[in-house]
Amino acid sequence: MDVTVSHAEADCRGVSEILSRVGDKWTIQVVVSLRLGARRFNELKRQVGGISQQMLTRTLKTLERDGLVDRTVHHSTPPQVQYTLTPLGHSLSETVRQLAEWAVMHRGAIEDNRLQYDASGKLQAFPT
Amino acid sequence: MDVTVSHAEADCRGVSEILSRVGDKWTIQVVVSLRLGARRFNELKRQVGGISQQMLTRTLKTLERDGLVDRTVHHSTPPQVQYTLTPLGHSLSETVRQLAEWAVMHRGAIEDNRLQYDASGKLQAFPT
DNA sequence: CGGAATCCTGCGAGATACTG
DNA sequence: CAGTATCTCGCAGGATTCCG
Repeated sequence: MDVTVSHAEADCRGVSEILSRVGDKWTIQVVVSLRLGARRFNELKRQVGGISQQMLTRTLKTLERDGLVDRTVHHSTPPQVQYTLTPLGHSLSETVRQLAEWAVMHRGAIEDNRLQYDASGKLQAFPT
Repeated sequence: MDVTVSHAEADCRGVSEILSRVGDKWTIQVVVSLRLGARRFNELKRQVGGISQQMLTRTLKTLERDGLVDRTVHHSTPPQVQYTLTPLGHSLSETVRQLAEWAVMHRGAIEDNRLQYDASGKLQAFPT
């Protein structure tokens, strides 16, 4: 591996990986939910809405593995498991918030563009 | 502004959508490549590396549809098609760059966490 | 050269049922 | 309550071939 390559390329792959991780269907919503405070499993499940427990488990495990969330088990009856963001997770959520702002700000423009594009005779060129 | 916490949920969906769009396997790399200037189809294909022409076509079409890139056809021989970022596309690329910086900065930490996690006896808990 | 059309495959992800 | 285990299906995405 040659370190001399313009690291823009190498960086790009790293970024893509992070974006893929963060850009999957549920990660963001879980992180956003956790930003507001610690949650338990079913609390998250309810708050995220639409997620299956399978995917919630996977998402949380991945996040835990990456050191973005913390998992704490309380051996009570009934058993409780608390999830919280780690500092690293918080810093990510901050960064994501900026992208979120961009999204909120330009969402309308994007939708307008789509309508125009679809109306300009390229309808069949875009199978939704 | 966004004093009311309630619409955070609606925003979240919008953000998820943007993130999904931007977080797919190729979009970012194409955008990053276009940040440096206009490109032609096969130029992009070479520069991105590993992308099939199918996916490049799709990615570009989606980006064009969203108003993030501009497509200009020059009817010469051989025909040339130039792709450039629109202002909207540039503004997105700026925002993404910040996420990119986060990624580059914390990539190491994340990988460390993974190694630790995998080494802490939960190996089989993580198939991949 | 810049695509479009077609075929094929693996993985993301939902539903359901079972366990501790 | 907090998961794990299967089964299934859709679709992102690769390879290949054809077209203007």
